[in-house]
Amino acid sequence: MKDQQDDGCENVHAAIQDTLYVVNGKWKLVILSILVNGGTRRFGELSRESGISPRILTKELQELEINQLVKRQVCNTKPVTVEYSSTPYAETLKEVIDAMIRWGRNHKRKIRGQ
Amino acid sequence: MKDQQDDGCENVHAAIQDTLYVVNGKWKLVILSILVNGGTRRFGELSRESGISPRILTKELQELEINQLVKRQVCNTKPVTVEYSSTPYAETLKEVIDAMIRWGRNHKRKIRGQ
DNA sequence: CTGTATCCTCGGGGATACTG
DNA sequence: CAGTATCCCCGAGGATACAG
Repeated sequence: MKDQQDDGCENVHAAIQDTLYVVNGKWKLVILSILVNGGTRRFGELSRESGISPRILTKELQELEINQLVKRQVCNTKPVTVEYSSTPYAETLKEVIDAMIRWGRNHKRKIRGQ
Repeated sequence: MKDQQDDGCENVHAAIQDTLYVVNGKWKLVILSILVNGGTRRFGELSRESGISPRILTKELQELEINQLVKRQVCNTKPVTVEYSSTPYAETLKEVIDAMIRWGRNHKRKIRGQ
């Protein structure tokens, strides 16, 4: 049974790259941070809050949906509305997201103070 | 004292983006994971282990050095050699790196099993 | 061995206008 | 309101060859 921990080093790269592949680009982690930490949002809300243009936002959300990280819910309202929320699986990314939030904040304090 | 937790949501995006800005691209986190978890490496070793071409590797390492995440050490050997290692500041990224490694592994297991 | 120099490709990502 | 359709641009990143 060496499968379990023979990674002195090798598949570490692969693991990182697998993660990067799923949350690639400038926006996916931003979107996920909103949904995971802030709850459900409508399409327009996400667009305004994040500053992502509709075209890109659609694309990012579709990719996230494919990877089962967001759920798309269409509502029967007069002008149709759509709600996006994070899935349980996205919660497993919270560790990554929160670590990045913490580091980003700390980093900003650091570069400001030097 | 609202500075501490008035981020109902807003600067969360900024924090994520700050982090993404520093570790942008396909390679920086891979390189850091090698140096942080695996210790000092020579230029050629990094290139071979990661599969990054010289030109890109140089660029990435320089950017990481600018952000004080790696240290470059030139050695007085016959054909000059250079050693790269992670800085103490890079250790603060370990939390992010390890979270991504864990998630990547878990994710691979998940997609394989479905 | 550690880089630089050149060249090239490809697609991420933005702007804007339009549709159901 | 929630997307699509077009158009466009720039730069990340790869290949290869060369230099100190």
